[in-house]
Amino acid sequence: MPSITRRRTANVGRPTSAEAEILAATQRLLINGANFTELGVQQISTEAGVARSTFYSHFRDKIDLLMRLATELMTSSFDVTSAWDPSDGVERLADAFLQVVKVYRKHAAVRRALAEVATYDATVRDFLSAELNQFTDWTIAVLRAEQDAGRTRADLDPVSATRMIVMGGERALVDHVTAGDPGSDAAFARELALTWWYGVYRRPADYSK
Amino acid sequence: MPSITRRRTANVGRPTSAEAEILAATQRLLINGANFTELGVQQISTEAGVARSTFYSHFRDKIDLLMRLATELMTSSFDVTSAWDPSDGVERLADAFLQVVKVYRKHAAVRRALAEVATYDATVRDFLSAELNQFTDWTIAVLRAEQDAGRTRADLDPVSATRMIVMGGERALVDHVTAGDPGSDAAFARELALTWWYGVYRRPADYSK
DNA sequence: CTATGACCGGACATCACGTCCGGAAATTAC
DNA sequence: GTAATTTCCGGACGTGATGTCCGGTCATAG
Repeated sequence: MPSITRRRTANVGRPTSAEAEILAATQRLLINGANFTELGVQQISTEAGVARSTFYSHFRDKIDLLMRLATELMTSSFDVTSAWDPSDGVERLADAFLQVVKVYRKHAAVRRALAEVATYDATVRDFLSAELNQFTDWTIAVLRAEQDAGRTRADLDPVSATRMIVMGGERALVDHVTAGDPGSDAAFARELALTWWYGVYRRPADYSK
Repeated sequence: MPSITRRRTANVGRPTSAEAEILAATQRLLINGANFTELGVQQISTEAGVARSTFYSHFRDKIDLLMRLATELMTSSFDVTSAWDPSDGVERLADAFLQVVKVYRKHAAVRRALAEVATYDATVRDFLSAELNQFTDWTIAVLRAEQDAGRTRADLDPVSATRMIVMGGERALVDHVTAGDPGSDAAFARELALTWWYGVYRRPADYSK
């Protein structure tokens, strides 16, 4: 339940010092390898050099904090990807993915926290699905269009293929920026693009056994 | 301290009634859509028709319970997949995947719980990675062998490709059995197999732009 | 009949959450 | 400079879940 007692009326200009401190402290803790679930409000407050009660005058709860963190990285990866069109070819797709990898890597800690909390919290789950659904819908549409144009096999199942592509791709991405070497970003983006391209968009016409 | 003079034959055979009751109750709750994290020991005990203290005389904590549940589904999906060899072709790969889909679907609830808890608990995470690592290691080895034999492109990056394949595949699988229609199991398995096959194993030799 | 082991039903201590206040300190208004 | 307002501190509460412990009941194996 949100506290209504302390209303912040006029802080129009800058975010409160304590609030920014808390956001930063949380990121620091996450980057240091802490996992969000077992991160206590007391810990965060201490790290931020702020009283625990102050935390609650800025955030309803930990989820609220996480969502605040999340909106800060809403540099939509969707835009960069959906700008791509099959007629651009594989290499351009790899370029687009490389950009996405960079974005993910920059916000890896918060990404990880989001994926973590999404498994048991509806709010965060909905936030993430909304983000992924953009990709899903777009991908299905593109695949259907390619099928209609006869450039993608007609017997391909757009829904299953998209599930593999979007869900699987996102997971591989998170795994890559979590465990993979930054030096291999380009190689990874390229593999991702090639797998999509030849596995889905331009799967060969003859299934010779 | 168990008595040595006394034979405990009656207990040796079947698990204690209460223990089995708890395991079953937990599965029931999970299948009904509850998520493991916000499932209380009291809830589980009540559902099992057992005292809360009895829970603790059988399980150290909730994680212990989950791990017990997990080992029951250790019908290794690895065996069925690793039996496949690239020389068997795509269709056989699709068959193997279909079996895996069925296994996942059967234990979907526990699977979901495992994926959920793995994000914040080290024990469960290690359990799952150990399972996935089998696939990862095996897949990398197979890819390298195929490259050496000249049947898979030499410029393919086995590590990145495997990340996409294994991590992505697992996620797509979980997503499919969670949200997908059982009737589309075969279609999904086939898409998965075809994407792997043409996206990775038999990616075309000419990258014409 | 007796001892044993499984289970019940509470009582505890502990801990994190979220709420609420009173007062200090800093900022803004007058 | 003083007064009013906002922000933060520090701590007290109530709540609800965890994990531990223990006395007591009951069925059963010896």
